[in-house]
Amino acid sequence: MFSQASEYALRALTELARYPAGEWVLVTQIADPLAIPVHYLAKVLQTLARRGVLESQRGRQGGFRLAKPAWDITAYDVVRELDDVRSLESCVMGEGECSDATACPLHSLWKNIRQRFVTALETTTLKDLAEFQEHRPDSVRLPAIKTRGAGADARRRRGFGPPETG
Amino acid sequence: MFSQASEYALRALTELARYPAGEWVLVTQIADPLAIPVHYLAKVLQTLARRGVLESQRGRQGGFRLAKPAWDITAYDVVRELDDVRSLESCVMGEGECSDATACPLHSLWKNIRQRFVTALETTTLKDLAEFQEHRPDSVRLPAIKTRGAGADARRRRGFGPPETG
DNA sequence: CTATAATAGGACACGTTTGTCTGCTTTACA
DNA sequence: TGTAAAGCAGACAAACGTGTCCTATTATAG
Repeated sequence: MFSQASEYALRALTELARYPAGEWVLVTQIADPLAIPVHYLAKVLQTLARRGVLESQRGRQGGFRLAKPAWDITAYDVVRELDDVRSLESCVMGEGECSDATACPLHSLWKNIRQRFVTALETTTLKDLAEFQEHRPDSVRLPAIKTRGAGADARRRRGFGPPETG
Repeated sequence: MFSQASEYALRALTELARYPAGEWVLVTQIADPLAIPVHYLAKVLQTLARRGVLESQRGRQGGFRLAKPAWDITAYDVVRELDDVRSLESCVMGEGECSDATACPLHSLWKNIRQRFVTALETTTLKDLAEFQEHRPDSVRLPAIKTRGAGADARRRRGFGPPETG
């Protein structure tokens, strides 16, 4: 459905929304638990930073964070910046002109379904996604996230350690 | 939504369904009025012929035709042969495991919408699509199709002539 | 001031899709 | 039997998405 980049972004920003607001989060902190190629995700996040969805901070203690509260960013906000949303709004059969007036055979069908989908994406926030993940039954793959504390704790997280489900 | 190939195929087979059943139709007869690259469409139609959706006939008086009556071929039958339909059935967020049991945050939403879409594609036949095109108000772009008559008539159609709305 | 840690960004590789072109094969008809 | 008309098949190229890698830049800690 979505491009690989959008799928990564949705998962990554959902993960990002699980961290305390305002905290800078490393790319590896996001990419590692989700098993997403680190460098590739970095590019995706850089794009989202340029588009104003994220904020980035270079150098030590840097990282990425949401530019707005998690409940103010919708799934649609994320996808829109990475995928060509016009393809969702354009004709299913690829006709150049396909408005309500000059509709292709599948126009009204597609319009209806597309509208339901887009509306759902527009009303689903990162907060919703993050909370859903927190309450998933198979929470093994989603260890609880703590604030990046002083020194030792943060350094330990960097490696690919055990889930430490505590 | 669909690949370019699938979009071309849907439009081409809709056009094909407007011809008398059993008649061999040239690729150019389909590609020209729809403004689709001829050679590329030929490849797509060849694929559909190998998959049993179409029949092809080489040599003089050859061409393509539907392998079954137009009301026995659905839009889904066409798309299925060209696009990876599994991408419709896989997780929206790209998670490896995303079944009903271990659902991602958007799983149930997507499942519902996808099901409606697929069902619609499965119940929409080429006959439906063709008849819709026949009754479109802007029928200028869709001149009525006559049987490939003897000589002159067929030869005149080959060029990119005026719409001849008659 | 310097070393380190982190993002930023560009170059590159690879596969797939889209599209073009050319020659080959098959068939009907004169 | 020859020729023209048609699909068939493969090489090729351009564009794009995906992914890796390397270097530059920047901020912080010491």
